[in-house]
Amino acid sequence: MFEPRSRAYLSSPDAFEKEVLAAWKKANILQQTLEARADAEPFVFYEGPPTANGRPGIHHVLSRTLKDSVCRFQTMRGKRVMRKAGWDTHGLPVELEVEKQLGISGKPEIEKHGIGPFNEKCRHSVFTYKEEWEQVSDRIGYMLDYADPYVTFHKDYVESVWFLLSRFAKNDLLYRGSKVLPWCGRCGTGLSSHEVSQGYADIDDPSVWISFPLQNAPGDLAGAALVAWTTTPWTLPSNMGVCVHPEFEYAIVENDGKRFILLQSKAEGVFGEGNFEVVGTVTGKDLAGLSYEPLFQWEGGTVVQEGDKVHVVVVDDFVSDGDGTGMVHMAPYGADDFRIAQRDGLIATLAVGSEGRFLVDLAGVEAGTFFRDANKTLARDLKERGRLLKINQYRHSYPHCWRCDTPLLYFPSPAWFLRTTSFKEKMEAQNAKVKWSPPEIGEGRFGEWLSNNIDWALSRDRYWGTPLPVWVNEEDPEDWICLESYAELESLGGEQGENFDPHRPEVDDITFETPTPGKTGTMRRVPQVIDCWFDSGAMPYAQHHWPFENREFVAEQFPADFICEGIDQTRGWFYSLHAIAIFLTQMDEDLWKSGELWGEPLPRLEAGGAYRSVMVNGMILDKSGVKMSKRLGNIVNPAEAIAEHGADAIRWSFLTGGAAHLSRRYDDSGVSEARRRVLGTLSASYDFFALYARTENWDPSTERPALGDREAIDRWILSRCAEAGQESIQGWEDLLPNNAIRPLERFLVDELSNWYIRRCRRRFWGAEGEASQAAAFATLFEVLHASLRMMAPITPFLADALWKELTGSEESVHLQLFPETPESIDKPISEAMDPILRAASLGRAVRERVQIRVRQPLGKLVVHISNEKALSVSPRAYEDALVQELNVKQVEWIDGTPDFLEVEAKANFKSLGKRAGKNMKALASTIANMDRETVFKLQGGGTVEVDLAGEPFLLEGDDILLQTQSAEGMEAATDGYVTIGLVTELTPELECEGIAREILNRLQTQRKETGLEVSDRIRVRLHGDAPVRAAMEKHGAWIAKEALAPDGLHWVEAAVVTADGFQLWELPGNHHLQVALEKFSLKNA
RNA sequence: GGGCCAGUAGCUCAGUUGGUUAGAGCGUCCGCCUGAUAAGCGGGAGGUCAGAGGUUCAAGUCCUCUUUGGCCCA
Repeated sequence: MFEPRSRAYLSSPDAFEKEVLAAWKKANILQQTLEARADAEPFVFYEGPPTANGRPGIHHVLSRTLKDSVCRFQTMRGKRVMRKAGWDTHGLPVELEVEKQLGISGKPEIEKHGIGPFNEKCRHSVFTYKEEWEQVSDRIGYMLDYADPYVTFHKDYVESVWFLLSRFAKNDLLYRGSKVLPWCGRCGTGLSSHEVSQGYADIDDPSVWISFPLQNAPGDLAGAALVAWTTTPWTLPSNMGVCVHPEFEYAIVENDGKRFILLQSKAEGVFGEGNFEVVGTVTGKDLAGLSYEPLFQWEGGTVVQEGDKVHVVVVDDFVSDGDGTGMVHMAPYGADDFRIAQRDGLIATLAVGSEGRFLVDLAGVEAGTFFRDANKTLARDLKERGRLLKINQYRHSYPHCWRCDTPLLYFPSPAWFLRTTSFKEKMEAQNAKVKWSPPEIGEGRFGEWLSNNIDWALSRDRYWGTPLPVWVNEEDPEDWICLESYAELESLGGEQGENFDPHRPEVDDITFETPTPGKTGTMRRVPQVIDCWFDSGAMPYAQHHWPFENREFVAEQFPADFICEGIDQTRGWFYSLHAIAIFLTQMDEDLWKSGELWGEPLPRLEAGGAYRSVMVNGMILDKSGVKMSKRLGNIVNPAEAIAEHGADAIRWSFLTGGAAHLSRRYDDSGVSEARRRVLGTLSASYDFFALYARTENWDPSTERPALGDREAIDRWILSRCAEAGQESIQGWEDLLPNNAIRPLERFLVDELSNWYIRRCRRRFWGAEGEASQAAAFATLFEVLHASLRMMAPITPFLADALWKELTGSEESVHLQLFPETPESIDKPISEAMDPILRAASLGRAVRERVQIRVRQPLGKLVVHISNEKALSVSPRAYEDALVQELNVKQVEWIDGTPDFLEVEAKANFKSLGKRAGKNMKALASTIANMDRETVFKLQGGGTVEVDLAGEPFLLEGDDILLQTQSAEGMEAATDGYVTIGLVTELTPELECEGIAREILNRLQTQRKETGLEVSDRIRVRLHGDAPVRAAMEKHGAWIAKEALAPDGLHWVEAAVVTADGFQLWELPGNHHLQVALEKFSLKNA
């Protein structure tokens, strides 16, 4: 108990914290908090599963620190906070990593290698970095249960995901459609966006302007033709519509006797300058629904989208006015095109098939022609038929297959979708109830994304993922079923081998006869796996194998009170959690109707979303504001940073370094600053307490003086401590860590250490009497007791280590309650200290200006506080603090506004602005020019009527702000409502006392240099000039007492000082002093 | 190309509902203190609040545009 710790902490935070960590491990601290709060109200936290496929970076330290500090805070509020770890283990990143390991790449090579061995490799690869993740998380104090994590590839987890998907299917919200994907016709495979980005190359394509003559168009539009532009003529045979922007104004122009429609700004580029005449305009939306003459006549092809119309004008605001004509030719080979076709029911027919070759003979192009090779033939044909208005070469960057260099096409492939658009409004409504920190992410980024919601393209044509539990009848593609469990699979006759694993390829081999009455045929699973975002969004249920197990428990732990991830998760985890929860709890009425499932009770999950509040954190950039990347080599390794600074310093600087959601720069020097300035100060404050508690044998169990019996400054620091605590609670509850921590920093550094302890030091060694000492000990103990608990969520290591020393208890600070003592708040007491702090600062500034060091006592300090009457507690209670801080003999408090003070009145814009309105400026100058008497009258509580633009205007005391400017006859300074004057005249007495203080200073310095302890008694011999001698004679007793020289000071003659052991000191004013000192003992006394 | 966010001192960041001295820490210069001492404290200098326009008696704060950077999506 009361061992000093700051030296150990500051010199080696890493070793210091590891010791704390070991104690936590030994005591199983997480378990302890849960047991201690077994019956407490739960605070539900969901851990977003990291991909264990890459190393943890410093940005992960940020979000883990945020999560941890909020959870620790809530635990200290008495809540039960479960913290189950989780791992996101499926998906493309894992596959890519394994491809790298195997030295293969792309789907054909994976299949050649074998899906089984490949997936086996994925399963193991996932945990390559698991240990590193756990170590870093553990080391930063992220309290999480790693013993029993949820893992998205585990059989139970997958089964829960299947169950959820089956619920979508049972509500008719799972459907098969097409999705346009980057596709290599030669390799016959889709490519991931990651692969596409590797293969961009410049390529020349024909750039063609095509006309689409309208049919049966009314008015000005009769006989006119739309003009569209494309660089992919091979898609023209598959044209299904022309898209215009609903808001654009299109020009109707005449050229060579024919009418065309396009953006006016684009007409010159097509027809040439002066070759056309604008004859009218039409708005995009007025063109909607018109039909036009098809470009080509042909039969066959593959219909990929059934519909009721084709070759019509549709509208959408994806159309831009950049390249082209403001009109877009639409074919099924484009993602936007396909989306609109689905929305508007256009028939989509492919002329080019999945191998990149034409499927039919048309317009001189033979079936089997490679898609790009048809461009010229098609262009010639169109030109001959007058449908091609212009052709250019166009060089642009185009994606190629990175494996075989073949230009890619975008190709519609079969895909499975969740009809999320059917509950878009519910998602938006629920989102409005979620507390977002910061709010603008929820309203803006996430809200925007929800309002533009499109159906969730769920399937992935990949290997390592949760297999889509959809089995299709080989004989009838419309006969399909989405399974809800392994049991159902088995009951249908799908045989599962021993140690069944639901992954590909094992699951692909399981077939059964169709259960549909009246149908025959073998049911075979579709080849796809699902988007791994669905996996992670399923975690509230799947982490506990719901609804197969833990139905009650999940109902209690749903929804989350709090989640916290990076801003990049907006459209990832935040969305998948939200969408699944809203479907499950608000759309799936059938599931909840009976209150049972499979004959067992099914407690209802609260209808709503998956989370009540979200804290979003920004990215971490390097110290120059550049994103960290392997390529640039500017990645900060968390382990190294922690080894250097310790986790607490990093946690502190992350939690305070700017608003959590903004991207911020990682600054190494900022971290060491936090360590020194804040954590160093806190530990030094504790050390100070511990040092004197030990030497004075102070015991926390002795009765402590009542609050009313303590000094004003004690009540002040206790009040401030309680205020800081209340602000901190508010900040944490608002999910604004900055607001929680800034008041603490101010309190600990400025108020506790730099003012309270500094001003009260003497009290601790009893220099101000026993009562004062007892009050000081009690106060500082109580303040530290609260402060360490307030710091515990932020810097869990240091707080716990100091807590155990302070309390002498083995019980961790993390099992305590957060201090909440609003009853100790005394606003008037807190406010009354402010003018004192200002006066002290002004006094130091004046001393600096007049070059009189603080050691030199001065006669008088004059203080004027212009709003003193408004303070219900007089700052005069703190007079002692000023006397000591500024080393003056006397403080004179000035009432009213005496003549020697110059005052200036200023308008209070805040109170006058609304009343004065336009005349505010005139009023301000009237007030500035008011004479002293008027000002005093107002200040004394009276009212004054002034003339304002010819109208009388009534002023009250609150309408002016008084500033004192300077004082005559002394060195003065002003800060707002506080003015001080310092009488700088040095009387012989003051000079003498100044010398005495210089002597004491030299004695103490020499004591330290000699290697003596601060509490060692010393024997002093000294010699000096006449003023030194005078000072010694007058103040010798005082010096001896302060310097702990029990037998006084021994004056020696000049002759003696030539001997060894005397040190020569120069004092200000050309005085000199020679001192010899040694440890005092009875022998040499 | 679209959506969202940000740009305040040399650096990292605060800045409440618009209100007249725009703050803090670090760095820098100068100084102080010494019974927290391999610490600590203070003072000074340093800002046309990214740029332009607008609303208002009053704009770092509200609106519009431009510009730079970040995140996500095409």
